[in-house]
Amino acid sequence: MVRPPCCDKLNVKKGLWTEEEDAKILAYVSKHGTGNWTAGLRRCGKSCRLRWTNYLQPDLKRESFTPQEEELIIRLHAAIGSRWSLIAQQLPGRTDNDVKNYWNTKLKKKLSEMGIDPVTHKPFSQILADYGNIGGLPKSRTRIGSLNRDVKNTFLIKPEPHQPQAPPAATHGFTNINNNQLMTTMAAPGIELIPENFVTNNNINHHAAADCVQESSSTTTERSFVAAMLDQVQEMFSEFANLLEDTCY
DNA sequence: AATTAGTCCAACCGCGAGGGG
DNA sequence: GCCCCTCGCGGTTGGACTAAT
Repeated sequence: MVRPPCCDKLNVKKGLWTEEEDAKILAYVSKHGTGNWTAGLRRCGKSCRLRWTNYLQPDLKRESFTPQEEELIIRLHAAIGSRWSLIAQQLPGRTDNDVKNYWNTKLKKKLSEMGIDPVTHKPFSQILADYGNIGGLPKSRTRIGSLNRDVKNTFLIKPEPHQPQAPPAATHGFTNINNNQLMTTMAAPGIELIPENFVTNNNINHHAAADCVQESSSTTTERSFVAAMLDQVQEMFSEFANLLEDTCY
């Protein structure tokens, strides 16, 4: 069953915004704040919120991305994947949509031209070499086996001890990056990360929570509780991966 | 000048989380 | 516990604009 579009029943306006509509939004926000997007406008509330957050907010930057911002986006993407809202929080005046668009239109292409895979952040040569190794594995299990490995690795990435370089890309699934590690590995010369943006009560999504767990918990008890829960989840995924492996073989 | 191809970004869509009744 | 609604997120699309032919 496909969920109907949220605004079908309201017969509201869609498409590009006019100056008049922008003015109405601004007036509405100045009067009522941003807490409720459902009243007072002929647009879908969702659309109003998007227009405000991506375009009308007063502190948004309009100029193009600086090299420092660019580098920070690349580093953060390598660490946490396409969690644009989290990345955007490190770039004052930029929205998740800005960052996402910039990544999709410029940075992906730029990295590819540099011979770096924008998904894994590894050099293409290394990826080809890896595939060569996989292809060299014996017999027919190869493909499924590598898939299973991928599944396992996705869920069970552990930080390499005594390795200061950035952690591996983990677009999907869990990583064990905590806030300090992120701050350490991502900080580039001339770039200052904004720690509180990783750890506010209301902006952590479930993935970010995993990344930020050690710093977001205010007491040792809370930290160990959440860490224990994460261990359990990882154990579950480990068992799942083993089960999958057994099933496929 | 007209047409085509490529780029960019604003806006939409579908989904999950969370809160209230 | 269930349903409905809103919010926030990431992925995708539409179309305006520009460059190339």
